[in-house]
Amino acid sequence: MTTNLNTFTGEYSYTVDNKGRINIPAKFRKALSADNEEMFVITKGMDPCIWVYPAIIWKNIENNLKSLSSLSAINRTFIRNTVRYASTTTYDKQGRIQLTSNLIDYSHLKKKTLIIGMVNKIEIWNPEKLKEIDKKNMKIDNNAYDELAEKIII
Amino acid sequence: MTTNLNTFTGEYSYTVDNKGRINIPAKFRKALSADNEEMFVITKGMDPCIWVYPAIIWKNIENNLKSLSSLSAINRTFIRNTVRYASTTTYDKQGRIQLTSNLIDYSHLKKKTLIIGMVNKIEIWNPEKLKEIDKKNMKIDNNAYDELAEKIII
DNA sequence: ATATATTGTGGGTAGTTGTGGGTAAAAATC
DNA sequence: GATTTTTACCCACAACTACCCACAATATAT
Repeated sequence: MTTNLNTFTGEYSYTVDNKGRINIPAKFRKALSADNEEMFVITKGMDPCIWVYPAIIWKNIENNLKSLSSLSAINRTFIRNTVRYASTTTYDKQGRIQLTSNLIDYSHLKKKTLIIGMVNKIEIWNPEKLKEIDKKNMKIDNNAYDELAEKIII
Repeated sequence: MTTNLNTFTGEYSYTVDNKGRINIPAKFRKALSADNEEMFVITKGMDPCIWVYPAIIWKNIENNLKSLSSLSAINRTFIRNTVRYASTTTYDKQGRIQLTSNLIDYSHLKKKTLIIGMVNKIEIWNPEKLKEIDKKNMKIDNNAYDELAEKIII
């Protein structure tokens, strides 16, 4: 094994079956470190797609959330919005995870999907939707990229 | 068992029956650690919803409250509003807990409800009410919210 | 090129889960 | 003390889910 654990790259075409299951690419499953115990956490992405985290990465997020006091209304709202659509799933013998209808609706998933490695998480897209968003983002401010350039060397 | 104990995530639709009982999602019951002895504490949330704590987590809160000085008006208010309506319940063979009419009134629960995992506790909502609150929260202090997001979301 | 193993997709079945309701014990009211 | 109301516990059933197997397509090895 050579690649970094819990690190995902590349793009794959997969299908959602009529039970709402989707296969996680074998490469991604192999990239999961053992302490995840074959578990992912799926949740709502910031774009109209599904985010898939390795369980232990998500656990960090949960622990951070636990440190927020519920006395503050902003904290409550933030926790609710973050956690509301999250659920832990194990993949079955065939390597598939079960999606929730909430998330399928939110990301407008039909049969054909695109699974994209996003370094520390995975995104599941309706290809049409992604094309839309891409088009919108072409108009992105170049200044924003310049700002990024100062932080990241590629 | 693999997932974090006493940790709850996700959103589920459930119904309150005409005896005031509501099912706790199987996932949540399984997340309860054994030392809770199948007990939850239900109480008034700070939003118009019901808060459900694992019994041992609630015990911690009680202990923390003991250490709070009653000099502060906020402390007094919080203690009064939260503790006052708290009651311990065990779930029955079907996994349901019995709600009190006080709490049902307070949270405007009708038949259809939304149960939301909030990491270390559970919220029970009237879906309409939640929508209202969500709308109100759109006007929330965005800077504070974004700050949280940057700190916590990966 | 052929054989073998792995991976992706579909579907059936048994067990679990959510919901409604019944009955007996306990509590409250008269 | 008798009657009504409430609570706790039990059973029943429909809907759903997790688990299993099958097979085709792809990749790997011989």
